[in-house]
Amino acid sequence: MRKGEETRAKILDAAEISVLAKGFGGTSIDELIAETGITKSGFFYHFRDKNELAKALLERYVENDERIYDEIFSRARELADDPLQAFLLGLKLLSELLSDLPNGHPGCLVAVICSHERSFDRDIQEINRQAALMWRRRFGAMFRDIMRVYRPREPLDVDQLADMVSTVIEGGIILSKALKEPKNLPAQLLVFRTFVRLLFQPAAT
Amino acid sequence: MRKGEETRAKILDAAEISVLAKGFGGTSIDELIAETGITKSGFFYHFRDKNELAKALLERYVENDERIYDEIFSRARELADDPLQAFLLGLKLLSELLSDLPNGHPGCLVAVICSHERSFDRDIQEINRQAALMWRRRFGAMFRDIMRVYRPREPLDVDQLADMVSTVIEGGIILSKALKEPKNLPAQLLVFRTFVRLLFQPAAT
DNA sequence: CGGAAACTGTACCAACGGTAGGGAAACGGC
DNA sequence: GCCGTTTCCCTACCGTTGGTACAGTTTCCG
Repeated sequence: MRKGEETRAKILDAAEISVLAKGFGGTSIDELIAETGITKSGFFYHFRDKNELAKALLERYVENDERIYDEIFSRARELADDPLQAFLLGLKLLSELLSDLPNGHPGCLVAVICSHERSFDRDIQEINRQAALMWRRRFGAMFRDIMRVYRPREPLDVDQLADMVSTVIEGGIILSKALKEPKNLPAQLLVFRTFVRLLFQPAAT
Repeated sequence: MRKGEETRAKILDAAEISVLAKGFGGTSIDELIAETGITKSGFFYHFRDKNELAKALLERYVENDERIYDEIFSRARELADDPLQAFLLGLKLLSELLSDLPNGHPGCLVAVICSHERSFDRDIQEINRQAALMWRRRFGAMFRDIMRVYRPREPLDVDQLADMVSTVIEGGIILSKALKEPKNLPAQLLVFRTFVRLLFQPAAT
């Protein structure tokens, strides 16, 4: 059972790289088995079909994504007592992390699935939906914490504000890729950070 | 030459719908010729290969996109003298337009191309880049106009601010699709609108 | 009426997703 | 050390798809 998971992981690794670069249709099973050093039968032993591969890929991706957010924002929470400062710091840490990726963000699987909508079954689309909802809950909780201390200058729906974090990240990934400017994504995050600061901090200067 | 363009347009229409729903890999030529009522030879008479189809599709999409932005923001400009008010109105008009789409935004081809990056040649990626740069120029010009009248409360790079419009739209499209909440995109646009208002308007009650 | 444009028809090819089934190492538990 | 399960490999096959080649035909327009 140990060896099997190892091979499975190797397939998923190769698949993730290829899917993020070429989309699902552009990723061939032959290519994956060549990369992994496995046979076709071996591949279909692990995954019934391409749809199952996609599902496993997305599940792993989302878990990893959550882990990264957990780390960054719990770290930020440790460093700053104030919820607003913690959130702003978290955004900065995230921006820096994204800035350090030499080739820019490799792409978001959730977005890839969205742009292939009708190619996948409901299972996968539901995982995707749950991922977006988890983002909403995560950032929504942070904004609620902030609002217990600060009063927004403009009344904004918390969920919509929370969604804005995901929106900026997903949109930033796309724009970075379209423009071929990897630094665009971290920059956009910092612009959003400025907006959030502006929204909650009382007038200064 | 008239009839040819008509057929070409029919192919592109069918292709656009399919590509936005299933991605490029998920769109088969057989499917397109069935929809169009044409033969395979007929298809390849119009497009050398799938890559050329993608190119024509993207070019048409970007042109149409530009036209819509032209209409909305020139209309907004007519209705409001002030550049800030014109921009805010434009965002609202755009949000309403997106809100009126019964099934939500069908998806952005620029984003689809980005998530298929390595599947296309440099031509297409360059068109994509130019499209994003045109957005930057368009909204950048608006923000420059605004800044001639208003002083932003926080110093922000104009290009990054301009990119934020595209970021929110692209990200909003993805989130709307992932969440299966078509109203999310127009809502996100309005959140961004609030941020812009907050950024430029002097403190009020 | 003629020539170009806009196709159709047929035949073919390689790559790909997927299926079927028979085997064979490798590992773990007893 | 034996046994069964897991984890694969091998071979052969199928339908679909993107794409090629090319000859023939219809349609349009000047």
